[in-house]
Amino acid sequence: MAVNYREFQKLNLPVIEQEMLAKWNENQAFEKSVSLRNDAPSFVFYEGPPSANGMPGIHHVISRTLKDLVCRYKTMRGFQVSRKAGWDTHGLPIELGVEKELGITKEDIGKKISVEEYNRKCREAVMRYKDKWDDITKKMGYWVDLNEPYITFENNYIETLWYLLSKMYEKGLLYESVSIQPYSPAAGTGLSSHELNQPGCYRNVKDTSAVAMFKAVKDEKSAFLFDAIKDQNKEVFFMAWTTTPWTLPSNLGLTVGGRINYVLVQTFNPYTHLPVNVVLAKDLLGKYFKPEAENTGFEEYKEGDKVLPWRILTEFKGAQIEGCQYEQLLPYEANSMESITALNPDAKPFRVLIGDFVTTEDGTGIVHTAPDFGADDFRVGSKYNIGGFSGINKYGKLEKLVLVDRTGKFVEGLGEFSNRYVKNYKDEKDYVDVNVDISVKLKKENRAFKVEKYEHNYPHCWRTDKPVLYYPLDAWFIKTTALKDRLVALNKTINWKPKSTGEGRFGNWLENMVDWNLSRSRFWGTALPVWKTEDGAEEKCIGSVPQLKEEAAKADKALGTNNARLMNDLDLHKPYVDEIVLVSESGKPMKRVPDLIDVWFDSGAMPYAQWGLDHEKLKAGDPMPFKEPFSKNFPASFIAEGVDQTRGWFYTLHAIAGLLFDSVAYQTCVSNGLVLDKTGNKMSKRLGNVVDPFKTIEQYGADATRWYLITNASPWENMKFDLEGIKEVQRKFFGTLYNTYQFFALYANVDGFAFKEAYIPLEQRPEIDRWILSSLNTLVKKVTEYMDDYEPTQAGRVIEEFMDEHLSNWYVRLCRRRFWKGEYEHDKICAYQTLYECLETVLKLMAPISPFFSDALFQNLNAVTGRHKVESIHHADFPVSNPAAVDASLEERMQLAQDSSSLVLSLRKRVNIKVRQPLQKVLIPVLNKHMKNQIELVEDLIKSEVNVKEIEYLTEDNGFIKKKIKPNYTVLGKKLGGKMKAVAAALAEFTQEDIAKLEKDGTISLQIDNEPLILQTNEVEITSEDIPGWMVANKDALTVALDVTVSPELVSEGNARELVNRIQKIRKDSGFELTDRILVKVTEHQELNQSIAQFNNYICAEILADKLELVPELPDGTEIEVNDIPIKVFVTKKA
RNA sequence: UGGCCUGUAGCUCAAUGAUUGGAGCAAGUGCCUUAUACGCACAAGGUUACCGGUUCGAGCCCGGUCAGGCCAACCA
Repeated sequence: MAVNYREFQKLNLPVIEQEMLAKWNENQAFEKSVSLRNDAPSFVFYEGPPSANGMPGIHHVISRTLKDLVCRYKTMRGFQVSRKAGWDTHGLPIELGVEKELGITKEDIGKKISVEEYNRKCREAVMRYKDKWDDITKKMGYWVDLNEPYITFENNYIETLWYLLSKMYEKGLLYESVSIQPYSPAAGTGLSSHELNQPGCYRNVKDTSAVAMFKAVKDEKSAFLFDAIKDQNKEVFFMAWTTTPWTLPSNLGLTVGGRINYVLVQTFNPYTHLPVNVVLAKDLLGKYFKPEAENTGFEEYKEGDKVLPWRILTEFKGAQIEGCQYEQLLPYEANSMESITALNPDAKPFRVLIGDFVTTEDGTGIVHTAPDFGADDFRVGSKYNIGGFSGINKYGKLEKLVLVDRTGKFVEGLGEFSNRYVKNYKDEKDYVDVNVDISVKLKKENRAFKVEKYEHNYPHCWRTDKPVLYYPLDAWFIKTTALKDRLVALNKTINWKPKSTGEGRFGNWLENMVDWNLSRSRFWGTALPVWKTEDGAEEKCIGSVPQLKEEAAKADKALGTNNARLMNDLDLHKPYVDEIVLVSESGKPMKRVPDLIDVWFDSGAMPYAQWGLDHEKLKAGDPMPFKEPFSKNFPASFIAEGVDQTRGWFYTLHAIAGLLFDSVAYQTCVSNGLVLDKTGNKMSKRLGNVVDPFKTIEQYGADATRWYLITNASPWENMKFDLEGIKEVQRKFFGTLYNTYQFFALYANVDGFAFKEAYIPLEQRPEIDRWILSSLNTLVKKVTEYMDDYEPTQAGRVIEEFMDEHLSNWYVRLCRRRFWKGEYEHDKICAYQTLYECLETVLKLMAPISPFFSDALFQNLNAVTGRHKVESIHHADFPVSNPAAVDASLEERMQLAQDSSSLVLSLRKRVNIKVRQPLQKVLIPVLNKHMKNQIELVEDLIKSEVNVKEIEYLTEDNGFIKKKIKPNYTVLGKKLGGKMKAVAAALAEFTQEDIAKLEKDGTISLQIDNEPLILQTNEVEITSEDIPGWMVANKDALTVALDVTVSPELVSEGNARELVNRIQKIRKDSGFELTDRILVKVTEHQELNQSIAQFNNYICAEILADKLELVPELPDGTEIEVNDIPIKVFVTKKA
């Protein structure tokens, strides 16, 4: 049965895509694309789980296009690529969404609504938009297994997380410590960074600020300071500024910048008027001293003088005072040395430290460091081990003590400040600011240099409107820093696209790594599987459900608890896990610590948790006891997400794999940029500039959208998204492809071409066929290289270029006649086979990027020829470049033909002679034998393309040609360097004889700066000069000249061609079939008669007329103009 | 505030350290067409964000500034 190639009515990508979707669904095309590769090597891909509690946006389409095209490409290259979808289901955004929906706050949870009920709401909310996500996934053509996704809230997922955490615990990588977090004493709760970023949280407030003076201790390190002092007052003070004087009793260090310049200044204390020597940053002298008072007035200075005399005694870098000691500023019982060393005998408080966070923007360039109340302070304090305070807790046990309690007031043991609130947290009417009192005390004691109200931006609790404190809270950490070097080393083995994300952004992040704070004090999330006795002395980390059940049963037996009731329908979430009581080694009850863990641990653990824990393997002691097919799916060959994931998913995947398994989690990581709106703004709901991916795909099709997203800019660049760009892709690329296919189908259906004939060897095909096939194979090679290098943008662009410039606008245009003229024989079959192969190959090349249309056309082609035994292009193999088909010389001369044609056409335009008007001659100066040979081989092509009768070659022999010479800068520059200019000048002086000599001998010797120099042909570029008296145009080494004289004979022929064109238009307007024979009558006209008579045969052949008659009158004829000559024609279809 | 990325025509993007910085889109004019989609040609459009440096030669390399973006922070 002869089956025809399907022809389309018009190009409607969305409709074609819907048909393909239905077909894929029906044939299980995705599942087959995986199962057909069952015995193939794996290419491992991990899907980063999106959160389904928000609508998908266009930016999701770009990263998913990237992921999909790589997976499809690798499948076509013969790998098996299984792709499991996943859902991120825990975390703050979900909780906040639910809180908003229910109109409650965090405080209400457990009061107005039970934790059980609240978590049930979260669980429901999480999958709210799952349908939409599934829908966009399918519509955009993202092939991923949606039927068996991993879901982070499921028990088996959480169990794997517990296993991983317990392994960390065993290795000593999971520990409890304090971290400095925003804390609201008024609300009695820690605040997340999210809460702190609520509008209105940062407010300008006026606080009492103080520059405190810390008295240096003289020792070896500080001796140089003391030596610089000339008079008898041998006291040195470090000046440090604070906007929170209440933190001064907690001071344990002073931090300076190692590279910052500091000075020791002799002056007077403005409050006590005592002579003092103070240290501060040189850049900040102006804040405290007036320039005119330098080096003057020391003798005259008296109490009450506004202007302080000052002089610089010495200058030094911060690094020089590292380790200097000073006297404690406000010593009391609670912050005594005893308190500091009780828990930490090695502590070295009251030292000068070096920190990279110190600036000279404000203050004194010396930072008062109280590790309990600042994250930077805490970090630098830990580094130098400056210690902390301790006291006796309510169990009578010695423990860490913070000098301000959780209600915001000083603890006992701080003298007159004990039990006073550090800010007015209780709205006391007669609240006396303790900060003022501290400042006053310092002033009196000669320990304050400047006390003033200072306005600054400070965070406030969004619920109580009270200032936030930075406060040390207990938290659980993963000790990533312990394996920092290993993580850095592993990162160097990852192939990052672009490189800068891996080396810069990610690499720097690893270099400056801090331990991973896992704790979250929320409700909906993975519970930290650590149980503790009340006194904190014993703890246990649970690593699996069976272990939990065993421990629970043990406790029921030992303590008489009723854990059993929770075990049947076990849910590893709050509040259920919190109700489980375990028993310690010593027989005490243990309760779970209240913390949940960072959701990023959830997603970073997906390589293992997506499969779940294999209890058999676990029992057998397998170090990687995860269910199959885990072993075939670790690590990932490839992942891709937005660059915003660098410190998110990319990091947590890397950290977990590196810490537990000493492996990378992924070998290649592509990070894509942001999608901005067309004016470059970030898309946000607030600005209303978000692009709805559903509408876009519905209107323009997923293929055009995907192609646009990939080819417009490299994935890692931020891209400005503009619907006009999709329209352009649709029109230009898909339109051209569609038309090329339609053209093929039109004639192949007429001739019944079905690729039944044997493949005609290349050497038996015409030059132009060999040329396009050579270009095609070159294209395949390039696309393969780009795809292997994760450069889909470049791949797409070369496909576009081939489709447009080579296949459609050169090959098909030049070969049109071969398809509709003549019998179905050798040349025609060559043309069909060639065009078919080009189409089929291009479709396969583009299939990963635009999977729908390529499959549709492929299936249409394959339905007739059956060349591939596959149901879908996505089951076929990717094309392999055949080097034997590539002929570089042929590609070069075709380029010459294209360039010459383009130049001749530009000349025609300049003199306004249309292409239908034949011209006699083109002159081409040829510089050498090779060039002449090349052009001769494509001479016929050029002649017909530009409608000229002959090409004449100008060589040196016929004396027409004049040559120009100039240096080849690239080659010569490397060799000569500074002599370039002299050589260029010398070449400018070259005569025709010099050039000829160089060409003949291959070398020529010059005198440059009185030194001999040998030049070779490849070190210069020789081009032709304009031809005197002719119209010329040139491009690179190619020059053409056109003979623009139009003889009467040429006019006559031009008229004939013009007439053909008009009649073809009439044929078309009349709706005749391509093969219809016609009869034509034309009215006589003096200027046309001769032409029609002379070219009668030619005209008839072109327009498929059996007869062309000249008649005097044609009342019913159509009026037309042939080169401004009015005539009438009458066309009838032959019966 | 820091780390990273980006800055080229009105717009979207090109340009191994090299001759005169190129395409497409948009706007204008003409041409070609048995594919009606495209294309070709002409003309126009540029202080390559700015300043300095290295180099015989810089859009490209180096330093700084400015602007936009992302991430992390906002601490004295």
